[in-house]
Amino acid sequence: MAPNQSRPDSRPDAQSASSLEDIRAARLEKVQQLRELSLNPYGYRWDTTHTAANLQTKFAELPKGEAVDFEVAIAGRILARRVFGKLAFFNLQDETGTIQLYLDKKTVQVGMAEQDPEAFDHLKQLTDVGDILGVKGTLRRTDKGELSVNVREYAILTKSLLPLPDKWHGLTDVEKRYRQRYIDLIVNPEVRETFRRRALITAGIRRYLEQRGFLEIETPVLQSEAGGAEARPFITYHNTLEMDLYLRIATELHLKRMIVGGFEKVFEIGRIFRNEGISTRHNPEFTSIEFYQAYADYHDFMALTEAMIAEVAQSVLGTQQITYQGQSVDLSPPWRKVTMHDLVKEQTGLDFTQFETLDQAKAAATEAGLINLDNVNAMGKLLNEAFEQKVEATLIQPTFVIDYPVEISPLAKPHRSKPGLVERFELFVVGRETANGFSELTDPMDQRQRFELQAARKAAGDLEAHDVDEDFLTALEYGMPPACGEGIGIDRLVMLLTDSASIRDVIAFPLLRQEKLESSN
RNA sequence: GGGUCGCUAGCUCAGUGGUAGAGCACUCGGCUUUUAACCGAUUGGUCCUGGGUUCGAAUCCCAGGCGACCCA
Repeated sequence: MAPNQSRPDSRPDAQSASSLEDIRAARLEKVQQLRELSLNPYGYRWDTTHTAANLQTKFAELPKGEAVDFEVAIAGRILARRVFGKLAFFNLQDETGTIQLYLDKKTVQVGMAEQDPEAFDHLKQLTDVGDILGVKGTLRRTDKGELSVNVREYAILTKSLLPLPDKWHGLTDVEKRYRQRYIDLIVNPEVRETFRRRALITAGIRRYLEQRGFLEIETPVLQSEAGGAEARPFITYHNTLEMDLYLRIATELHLKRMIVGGFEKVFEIGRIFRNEGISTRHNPEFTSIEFYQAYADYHDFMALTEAMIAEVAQSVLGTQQITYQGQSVDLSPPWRKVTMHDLVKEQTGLDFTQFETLDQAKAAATEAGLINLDNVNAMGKLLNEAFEQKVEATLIQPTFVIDYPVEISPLAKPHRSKPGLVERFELFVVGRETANGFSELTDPMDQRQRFELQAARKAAGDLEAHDVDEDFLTALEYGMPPACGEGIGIDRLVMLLTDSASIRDVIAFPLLRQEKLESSN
């Protein structure tokens, strides 16, 4: 006769339960059992002495089969359970890594209680993969060579109700990974590493600039008119002011107001919002850093940029030789510096200094294989088209492209020696624009003309063009010192330094379309 | 916006017109050195949604949803 189960809460001939609802119900039952044992399934705190990683390092030399009488306390999530009759092994994961728990029926006890003969059985019956556990014990390396905490005391700090993905295959469904990033982070260590590096990269940039006297400024996200870039803004509404407001598409114009006000080195790391398409390189909200320095020009900022990015790569990755999607990239300065004209000539044979008329240039460009030129209405834009169509993708190693046409650079200062061009650079790495900087336009009359060209395009229906920012012009009329400014796309830099193919892999919670609600039609 | 591909158990995936499956997870039993533990038994389904064709649809057709990749 089968031993009679005397526990009042045991369900006779328990229904096997494996649908999500059944699993959840079974775990809620365990929550109740824990409460009946006066064990809080949602604890308050746990003092730890170590992390998994520093124990692994500290006791790397401990020989197989040996134990040390060294008391430790750790906490983390149960990732795997291997339970025997009177012995169990758990894998516990904390932020730093994993360590094995050695759970012997003879030594395990719950909480601070006196020796509890049922402690081990409770552990077997009431814990699941996914639970968060606090343990105290000593260290040993098992006969099979795994460093383990020989647990004397444990507490279930959080009872998990939902099952984690398959322990071997993990979570690979990309949609689920993005929608429920917390699961992705629990089961995919490389995802945790990406976001850890992202934090280190922004911290490294901030430290680099602060060490050089730059001051971090916070400028408005909500603006009555979005400017500083060519992009469609998001529109929102302020109830008591009864007015439309725009989410910023750049931080440029406000940071330059700070330069007018007398700050000489400023920066802002912050979220930018652009109401445009979503792709592997575009998310509607993304992070930029813009920084500005009075009395500097674009040569100064190219030097700053290569030094800063190389230093950040060195400190975060430990090297300046990186691999992005199979391509080797050398980030060690100095980086190649070449004019847009020279690059276009190099790739297409077109010499834009030789053309007399736009029609003549277009004909030559078409001959060289450029397409979709119908709407191109200025020589500078044609040059830029040639650059985008034929050159960009070839710039794998870090390259400063310099001296842009004024037509596509409405906020940059005219080149001191090349008519029709401005003192602007863009940084390209692995074929992608990663930074954009220029000697800032400080002539208020010139700036007004450039704004008015924008306003005319907006009036003609260009959704990415913007109105004249009168207050910014007023600021320039008070006088802005010569200055250089630059913006870097943090997300793209993080992609580069974490070898991520999609921007969604470096944004913890990328924007996705809402999942379909209850079927309504 | 266009094209291609995908959507089946909690997870990873088979199943291409004839009774919806496997591994892992879950539940139960056994087990004091495991680490994808093992052995045995059980359980678990809105086959993305709606419509159509058919005696019969996860499968074929149409429309839609969500996602991935490529292109513009």
